[in-house]
Amino acid sequence: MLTLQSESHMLSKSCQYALRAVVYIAEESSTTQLVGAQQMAESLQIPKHFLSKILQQLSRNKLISSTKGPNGGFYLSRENEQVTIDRIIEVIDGPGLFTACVLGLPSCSSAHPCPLHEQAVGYRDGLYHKLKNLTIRELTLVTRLEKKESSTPK
Amino acid sequence: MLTLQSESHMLSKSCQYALRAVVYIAEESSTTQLVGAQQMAESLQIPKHFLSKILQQLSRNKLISSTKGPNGGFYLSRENEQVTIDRIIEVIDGPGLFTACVLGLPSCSSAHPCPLHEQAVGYRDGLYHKLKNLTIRELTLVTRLEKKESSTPK
DNA sequence: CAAATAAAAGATATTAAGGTCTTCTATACT
DNA sequence: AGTATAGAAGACCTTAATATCTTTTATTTG
Ligand code: FES
Ligand code: FES
Repeated sequence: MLTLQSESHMLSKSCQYALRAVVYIAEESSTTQLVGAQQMAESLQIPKHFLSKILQQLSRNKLISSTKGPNGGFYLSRENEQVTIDRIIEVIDGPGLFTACVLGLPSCSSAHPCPLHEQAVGYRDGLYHKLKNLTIRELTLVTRLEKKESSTPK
Repeated sequence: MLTLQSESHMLSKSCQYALRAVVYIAEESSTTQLVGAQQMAESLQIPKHFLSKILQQLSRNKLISSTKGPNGGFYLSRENEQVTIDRIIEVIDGPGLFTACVLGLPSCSSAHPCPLHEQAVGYRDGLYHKLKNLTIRELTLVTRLEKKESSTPK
């Protein structure tokens, strides 16, 4: 039998894990208390070794920071906190998600638009613009705000 | 070595092919002149047998029509022309693209939003509503209009 | 310096997406 | 009816994404 039901998502699983991990680091770590891959994997329900590789990728690209040895782990430096979300997507899923044609045509421009160009581009560019101006730090602030709002006292 | 650069696109390749094929059928076929999978594969630069499977999937789901035998091929019935784009995406890539959380969390709702929910949902839903109200016929009309506009006489 | 710890690195395995090939079946035309 | 045509169906293969496991390296602490 043939499946052909790809259950495609906008971001790869690696990228989803990366974003969730970065948010976790931002929330749970500080300069004094680092957060380990082990703990992170358990809390976020992500395969440990797979997560490790993703974290290494982010670390190599200076989007997060890490130290080895006992009490080692991952954390965000001042610079890391200013990293924007689009950078994380770019490093893990590659560029192209926000520039490639949705129909996979070799180029995407309003000069040579595919039938879906007009419909898609607004969505794509809008989100891209937001993510390009959204830092890791800001993202966690938003989250905390939302949590506060949702815990409405009766 | 490890790649970890997934080049993720919003739609699967199968789905991109499906959409391009449907547009092609809408433009090139009529009730008198059907369009064959062979010809379509060559024109659109899509692997023939792979395209066939996709067309069969669409045909089984009544999104396009076909007849076998000599001078057979694919075409759009009156009903097919009223099929909306979101249906094609749904049949090939499954539901979920427009309902699932971008970070892959088990549910997506404003009651339990992920950190990116607010950013993502507006655009996602916006595109979804457009595609839900965009028929195959309308899509080709838009394309023809764009072509006319771009061929500006000097 | 020795032991313990935790990330880095990379080899290997599994699964799903993407792609190819062969056989079968319906239709048209002579 | 017989043959050619073109889609339908399904087996099979390849590649890339995802996941696991093992070894190495850096760092802390006693
Ligand atoms: S050309 Fe297809 S989305 Fe721009
Ligand atoms: S909860 Fe993540 S996008 Fe809605």
